[in-house]
Amino acid sequence: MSEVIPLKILDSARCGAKDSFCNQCKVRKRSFCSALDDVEIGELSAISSQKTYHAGETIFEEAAKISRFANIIEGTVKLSKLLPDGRQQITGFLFPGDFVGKIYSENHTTFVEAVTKTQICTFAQGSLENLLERHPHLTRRLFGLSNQSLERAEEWMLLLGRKTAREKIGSFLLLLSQRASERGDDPDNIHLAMGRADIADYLGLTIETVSRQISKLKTEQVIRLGAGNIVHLNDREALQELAEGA
Amino acid sequence: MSEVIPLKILDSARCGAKDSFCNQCKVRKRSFCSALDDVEIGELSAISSQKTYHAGETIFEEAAKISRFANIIEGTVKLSKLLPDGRQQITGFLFPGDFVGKIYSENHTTFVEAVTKTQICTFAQGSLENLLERHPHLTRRLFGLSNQSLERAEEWMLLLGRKTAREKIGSFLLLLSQRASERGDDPDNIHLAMGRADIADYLGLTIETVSRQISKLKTEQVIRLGAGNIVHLNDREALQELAEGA
DNA sequence: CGGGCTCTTGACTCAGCTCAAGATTTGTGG
DNA sequence: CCACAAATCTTGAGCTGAGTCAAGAGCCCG
Repeated sequence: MSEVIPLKILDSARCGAKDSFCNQCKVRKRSFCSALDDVEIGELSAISSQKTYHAGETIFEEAAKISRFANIIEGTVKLSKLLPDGRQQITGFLFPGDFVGKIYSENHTTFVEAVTKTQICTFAQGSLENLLERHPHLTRRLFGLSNQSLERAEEWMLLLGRKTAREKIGSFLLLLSQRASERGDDPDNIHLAMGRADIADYLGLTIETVSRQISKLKTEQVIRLGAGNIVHLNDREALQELAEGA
Repeated sequence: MSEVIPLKILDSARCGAKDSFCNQCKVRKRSFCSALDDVEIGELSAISSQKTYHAGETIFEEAAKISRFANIIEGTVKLSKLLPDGRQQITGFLFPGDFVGKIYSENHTTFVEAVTKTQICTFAQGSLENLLERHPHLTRRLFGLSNQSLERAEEWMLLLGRKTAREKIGSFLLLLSQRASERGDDPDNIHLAMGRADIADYLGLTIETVSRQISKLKTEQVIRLGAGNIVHLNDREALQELAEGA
């Protein structure tokens, strides 16, 4: 979180300028914006604005009317759904470069909340959808991302409905590792930005079960816990087998 | 299933003709094709062809390269994912009017299998994606359907991760009822096209638990089981409360 | 009308939950 | 930099909802 660009600098770099903020954005190459070239990106810059949230702050309310989309620049975000009595299911975690929102939809369908201090780049719904009309390849890119979200959701349904607690923890660690590697981070020393409660709500478990399973993997030397919520994956092979019930 | 149009008639009505098959298609108004007017639909007709599958037949293999998309005309279809040891999770059921396939994706991500005798209308990937370039409103429609799938997946993650067996069965019956009503069928007398095993694999339960919970609802007079796998919803209110844990 | 399904029901087991302490980490003010 | 309160995490003991195993009841369909 120490690398979050202070808001002041962001504000002075507000988009719309020829020399757009986007061109020096640290997630430019990884996010949906990479579908636009250096000239086209100016149009996106022109309709974007940045915002920072503290850990725990709500970014979008569940069922709220969609008015803006967002791109995560820095931080970790969770998407969740609630039952009337307070039971929670986290449907996904988002990381830098990830897109938030459903194109051509009326309403949000999940809570969107900052897990850590988070910096996002937002676009008004109309402006972005208007931009899509003129750039079919951008539409295709966002359609692709939407499909990717669906694939991840399907994979998670398999986990929630059919995997054991041990398999769930294994799968979770591998997912974080894979996503870290996509971002260019070290896949063997992963940072757990979220607490046990969020992990439990993501895996359909209780915090006690999460804690016990992690302790067990530690005892078995499959993982090692370091300072600053770092998990070292000692034995990726073992983790992979365990995640699918071998 | 008695209303399935015999293949012979279908073949003679093959699309491409001015007076397209689509214009007399029984799911025309409900499926993605409704985004096209009576002239435009001719283009879709020209690239479509029909096919029938028997119960249990595979329509698309998991992880297979996408070469065709499909629209369900008649029957019930299941989407599922498997673990190496055979555990199965059904990620969704599809009904007449539903679209199958991920636009702008490389591969399928689930098995697609006929639950009952099923009739589909298929389109070659390239042809349909080509059509999308010329009809942005069709793209928007399919994007909307993709979002709807994602919303349903999120809802199901909440069910799989956080609901009790009783709540799961209640939610399942209400889902079938809602989908039946969208199709213009009676929402209070729903047809269970799938067996207990498929219900169990959809809800993350065992067949015994599914059977016990259904029996319990029957004893409590919330539902009544009729001939031909019909479930009568006697008390929709009770079902609704029970589905969310009231 | 009989063989092979699927579905139901019962008895028992167990993975993961609940409840309850402690231990560790984090944040805060002096 | 330390003390100490609050929050989070770990661990233990016992419980329970759903799973497993097993037997019997319906119900197609030839």
